[in-house]
Amino acid sequence: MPVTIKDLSNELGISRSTVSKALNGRSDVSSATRERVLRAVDELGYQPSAAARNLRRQRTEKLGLVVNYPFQRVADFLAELIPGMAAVAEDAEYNLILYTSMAGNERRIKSLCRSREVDGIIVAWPPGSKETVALSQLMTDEQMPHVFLPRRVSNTGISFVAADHVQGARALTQHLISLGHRRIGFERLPEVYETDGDRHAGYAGALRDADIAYDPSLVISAKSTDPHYHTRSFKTFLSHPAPPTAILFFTDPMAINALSLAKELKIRIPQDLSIAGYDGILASGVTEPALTTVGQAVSDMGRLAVESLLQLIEEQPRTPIQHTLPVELIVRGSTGPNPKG
Amino acid sequence: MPVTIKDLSNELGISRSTVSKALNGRSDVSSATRERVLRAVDELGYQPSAAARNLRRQRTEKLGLVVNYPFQRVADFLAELIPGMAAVAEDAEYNLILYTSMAGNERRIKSLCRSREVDGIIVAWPPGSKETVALSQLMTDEQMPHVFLPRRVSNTGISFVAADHVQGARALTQHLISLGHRRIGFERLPEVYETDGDRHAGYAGALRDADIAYDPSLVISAKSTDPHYHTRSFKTFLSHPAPPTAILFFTDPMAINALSLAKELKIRIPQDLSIAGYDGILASGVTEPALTTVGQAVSDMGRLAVESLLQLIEEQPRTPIQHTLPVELIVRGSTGPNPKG
DNA sequence: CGAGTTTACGAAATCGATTTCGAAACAGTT
DNA sequence: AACTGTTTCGAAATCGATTTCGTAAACTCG
Repeated sequence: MPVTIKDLSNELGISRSTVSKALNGRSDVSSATRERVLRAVDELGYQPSAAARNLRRQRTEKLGLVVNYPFQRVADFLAELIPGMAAVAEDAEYNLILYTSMAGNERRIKSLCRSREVDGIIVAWPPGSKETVALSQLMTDEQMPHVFLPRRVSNTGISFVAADHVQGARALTQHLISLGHRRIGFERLPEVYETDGDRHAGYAGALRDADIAYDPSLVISAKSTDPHYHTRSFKTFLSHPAPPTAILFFTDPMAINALSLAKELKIRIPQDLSIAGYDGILASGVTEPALTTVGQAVSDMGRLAVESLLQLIEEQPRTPIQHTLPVELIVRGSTGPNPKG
Repeated sequence: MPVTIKDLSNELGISRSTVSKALNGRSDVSSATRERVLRAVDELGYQPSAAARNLRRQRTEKLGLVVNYPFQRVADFLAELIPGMAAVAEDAEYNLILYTSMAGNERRIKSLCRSREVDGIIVAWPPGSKETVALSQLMTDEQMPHVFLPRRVSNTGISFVAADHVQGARALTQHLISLGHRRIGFERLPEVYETDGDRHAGYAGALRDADIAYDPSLVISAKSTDPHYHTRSFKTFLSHPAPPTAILFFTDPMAINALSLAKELKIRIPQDLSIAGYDGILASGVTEPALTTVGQAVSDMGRLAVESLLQLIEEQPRTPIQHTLPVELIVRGSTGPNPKG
């Protein structure tokens, strides 16, 4: 069994209180004893028990990362997200604990809060806005600091870090317009996320700015993220009486799916049709042609989320911390001039 | 502040001991009181304090995932690894704690062991074999159960989960041989890892089986993982007096780098030259052409590592747990028949 | 009915640290 | 010498659970 503070105190003939104080930099310890203690710590290899310390201090210096979504689906993002998060946390002497099996389970989140095994929680990819609000309320009731990622929830006191998708979708649409496209298709997702509304607003806004009429028949809502639906939507676009010359997909995987469908159908990208994705996942850079997309600074979002959470924990501000990060238009080979323009 | 066991005991007029026993399924509690306790737990929303429980039980039901390597470099793997690991752990009521900033720092690992904040440790991507042995010894001294991943360390009492790279490299080389290639280049890495020796052994073994003389000039050792080196190695291969008709790269990123160099140099893959990678990272499937490679069941390795660690923790077997998983040859477009054959 | 056994519970110790508070030792002041 | 103030230390309480052990009450059964 490991060396305890009692062993130290016995060894030195000094009380446990004094040893503890010496190690925690208290002022009521003479520098002579402090040095003796430090030397003994080195010799005996003493390391305080995390459990005992947590119990007494009522904090654990651990942050919970709750992935409230099938992990596999967001694995790409997490691979970018986690290193930054862990680095920031560890710089502040915190660690990350992963919770991946509590999607949609409020009871488990409540237990997590009450067990006090973490000092704060980052909820990644919560389902819809409604659920997000409920989750936030729950954690607030339990006095558990928390940050949502990457979800914007407007008009609430909820802390979050998200990307500015209005701007992103607008920039992407403007890019297509500047290439001469006038009929631009958009496959969106069900409107449970604010994200969907935001991106749609950016798309519509760019059209409006360019005095292009908004054509509802060019906007298709996918019922789910199942690739099957995207394939159908893509074919719907193609069989449109006045088909779009460019299509903007809500996420990169959807666009990549379209790329391979196009290859099968002998549609040349971007000569015959421009295709753009959204999110800037790694795979988007290595397709043929590489995908024009909008890159989120995922790593930055992770860092910022942890910084925000630490601030909530340590400074207990009265107002929520909300960050909306700019996104970056990444122009690559899958978009080109309008063939009919 | 949260509800404690004392609140419960006061509320019910029952001693704390009895409450605790009721909740932990002890037999010396009448079913009547047990039910009263359970009802009160529901009403008051009691959840035991993790810290108090950890202190008393001397275990935390947390597993440490120490990534002993620049996280960014292995992010791809981790994205596949972590979900499986977390799922298995959480099924057993354990959670994963991430430690990403202790590469090469033995002192921090020692502290982690002594603080007892985890019940076991998975060390991912430890540096060389020598360091692996030292790390293992250190943790053994601290009586900390541990598993290495994905590293084979032969002839030791070290527990690990790894892939069978001898078989993988052999299968890959055989594939090239069956396509008629006789001059097969191989860019390997410095020999600090057993992995390198294994893959090289597989490569050499396949040649021997096919009665092809081993030509040392076709084997280049990269000094580091810096892309700069690979570019140079690639050009060395090309300017060889009798250049290889197929090249086997130690990792997918190296092969992908070669793919884009080939494109610049107007070398057609696979018509002019076959290229193969190793590891089966996601990006290898979406290059143009897609990369022939060897896929590791990364997710399975993660699961197995956690299962092994849990077994070490809970059953304390006297012999180490060692798993060497088969790998899978993934034939795609980057390899083709020998143009000169 | 009484001795022995079982059942159900609680008092107290324990895990290993931190923190509060009181007191001893010492220095400085008048 | 008496008083005040500062250092330095330790005894004991505390955090919130679990576990050991002792015991009263209830039960068994010849």
